[in-house]
Amino acid sequence: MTPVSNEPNGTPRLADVARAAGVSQSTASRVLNGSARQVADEYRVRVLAAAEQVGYTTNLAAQAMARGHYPAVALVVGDIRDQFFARIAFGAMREASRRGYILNLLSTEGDESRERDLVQDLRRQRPEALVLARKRDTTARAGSRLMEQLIGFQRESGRVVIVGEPSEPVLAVRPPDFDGGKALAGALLELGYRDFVVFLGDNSIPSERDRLDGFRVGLSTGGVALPDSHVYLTSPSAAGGIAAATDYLADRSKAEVIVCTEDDIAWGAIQRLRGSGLEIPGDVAIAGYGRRRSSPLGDDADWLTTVRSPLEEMGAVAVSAALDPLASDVPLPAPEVHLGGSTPDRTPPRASRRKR
Amino acid sequence: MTPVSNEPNGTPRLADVARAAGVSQSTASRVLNGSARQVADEYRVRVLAAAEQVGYTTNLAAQAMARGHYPAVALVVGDIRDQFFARIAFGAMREASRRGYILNLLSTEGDESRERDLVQDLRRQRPEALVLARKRDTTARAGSRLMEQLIGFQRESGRVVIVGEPSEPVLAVRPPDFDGGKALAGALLELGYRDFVVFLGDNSIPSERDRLDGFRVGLSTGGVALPDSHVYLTSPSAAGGIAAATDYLADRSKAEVIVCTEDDIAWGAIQRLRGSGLEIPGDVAIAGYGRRRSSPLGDDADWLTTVRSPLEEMGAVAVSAALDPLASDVPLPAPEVHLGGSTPDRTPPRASRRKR
DNA sequence: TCCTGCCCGGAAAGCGCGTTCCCGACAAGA
DNA sequence: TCTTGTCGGGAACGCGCTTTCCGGGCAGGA
Repeated sequence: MTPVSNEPNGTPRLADVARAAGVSQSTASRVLNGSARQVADEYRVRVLAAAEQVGYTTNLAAQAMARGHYPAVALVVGDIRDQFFARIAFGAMREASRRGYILNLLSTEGDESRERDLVQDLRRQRPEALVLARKRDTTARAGSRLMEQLIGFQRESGRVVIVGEPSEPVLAVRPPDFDGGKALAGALLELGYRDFVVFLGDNSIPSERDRLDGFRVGLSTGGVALPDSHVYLTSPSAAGGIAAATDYLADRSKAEVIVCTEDDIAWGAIQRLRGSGLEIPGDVAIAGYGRRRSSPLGDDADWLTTVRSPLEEMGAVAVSAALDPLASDVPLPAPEVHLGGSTPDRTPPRASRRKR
Repeated sequence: MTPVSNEPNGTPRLADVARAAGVSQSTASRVLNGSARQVADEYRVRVLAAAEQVGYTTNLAAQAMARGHYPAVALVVGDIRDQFFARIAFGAMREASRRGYILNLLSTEGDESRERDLVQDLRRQRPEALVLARKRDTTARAGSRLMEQLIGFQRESGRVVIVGEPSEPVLAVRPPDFDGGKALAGALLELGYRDFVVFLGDNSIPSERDRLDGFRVGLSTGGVALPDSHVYLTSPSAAGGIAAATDYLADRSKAEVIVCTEDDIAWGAIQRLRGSGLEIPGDVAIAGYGRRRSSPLGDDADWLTTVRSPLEEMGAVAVSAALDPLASDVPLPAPEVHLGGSTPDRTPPRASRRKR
């Protein structure tokens, strides 16, 4: 006896569709969930019509059990209210849905020690892949409880990808901050700048360090050095920019351009410097990093020279890497340097200059 | 014959735990998933130890199928990169995980017409509840395709809650913007302000209108009217604040306090007004709405008088309402007016004043 | 004409787990 | 001692779907 339909209140099941179409359940399944087998057109249309009529939707849990895997990828982020994570999540979601996958998002709510519990929880869903996005590399060390979970997960079902600092046994997508810093240095050198000051957001965040390191390397390629005394350590926010700018003014420092490792720092600094009567970029040029979507000061968002952090792409690439066992190397787009009015061309208008 | 263990590579199953513990599968299940039945301590510890040892994690899909429901709630938001949605999602996630539920987050990526497809997709997961967060009330009208999906979902499995404008057959959690506006009016009146100007962010967003309407009602309670000419329509951003402030200056308007329907508007306006030499709050006081976590200008974030939008609470409340069939009425916390230095007390320091 | 393949529908066996049903063991009451 | 009641353990079934496996029909070749 075939199961009884729950039509009155329950969700229609595959058996209901089959009965309505007058075919077997296997035929209905083959039509509705693309099997390797062919089904005659006559039956096919009957099944589709019946499915439409009874309002059938696949039960993913049942399908997962039968197939042995759940078409989902889990993403663990620090705090979804943070733009950094939100944009990674956005890209990851986009890529997951493009591939027909579900994206399960979990937030540690700032408490990174919760990562392990979240991962353990997530494993119950048997997702095919797991992506961990983090700003710091505090806990994912070999031997840690978190790493145990990751390895366990990796052994069982799927792959693990970390967005951030690499940690041996698992794949990682690193933000191209080093390259971004280097590219920014190159661009500024080409514009004719030779005297730099850096407002560094945070010494303990790898991304921030990478930006500075890359910048230094980029400068040295052009034969320019950046003494430590030209690096102002502050915090990655507008307030940090104000503080650094205050120090800068107190030092009576003089630079051609201030390079900030975060756009927010730049906006804060701009405000502080302008408040002190400095003209920007007249008295000092400025550049940021991050490419926020709008200026908090209401300026034209494109005015600030900055390096675009490909956060959304990183999320997408992480999902791809986690889902495609092929991709061992992660082809992240090269950071894009956006030159705006905040760093005008200092080179004299000679014929030797490139176009524009 | 009991199923064979996949120990070498597969995920350990309940049967593996049972065998390792030397008990039956049902006993193991009762221990690991709190059944009504009791299990002797001796067996209980054996099962728990075995589970730990083999690294067992419940297979949620299998459990869902056996139990008949999946402990998940789905959340559809506009764009997760938007703070508005991110904070709702944050609160929803917190509440869901507090209840042991999974939160499935989907973003329409700004294209609200995708909502219907997303909902249809989500239904395959058979979540117990569905929360829809939206800024506008564009498509969820009776008879729309989206509403069809919602009703269908509601009939089958769970409840639907909309965060935003109510739409007949489904429950809604409305942001307390009206009350917030009213409360702000009351607070400003009590501080002694009588002459107001409003910078309105967007005419077509219900929240913005509600804030204005509530503010008007609050003023009228104190016998103060707000003529239409005192309302500057602009856009909900710092740039909008700059534009509105520019209009305000051009009009040679004079108000005791400028009330903005978004904090970002306020920050933009502050910058523009300061740029014109006005002192704030000396020449004009200012208040916002939204309570961002930090000032983009680097000021003390608490300096700006504003009304806190309980976005996280809204997300949490929506999840609660969707999960608890009891809660027909949604007890949202009353909006909290934060008074900062941007709106100093104008009343003379008489004895009649309240404390502080 | 008969046989060999191939194609395609249908029946049935799981996927991993919760749950019901039944049995056995044991304690308490008569 | 017998009965009744209580409670833990084991076997079997079902959740909704996929996936063999089986068998019938039909085309093409000998």
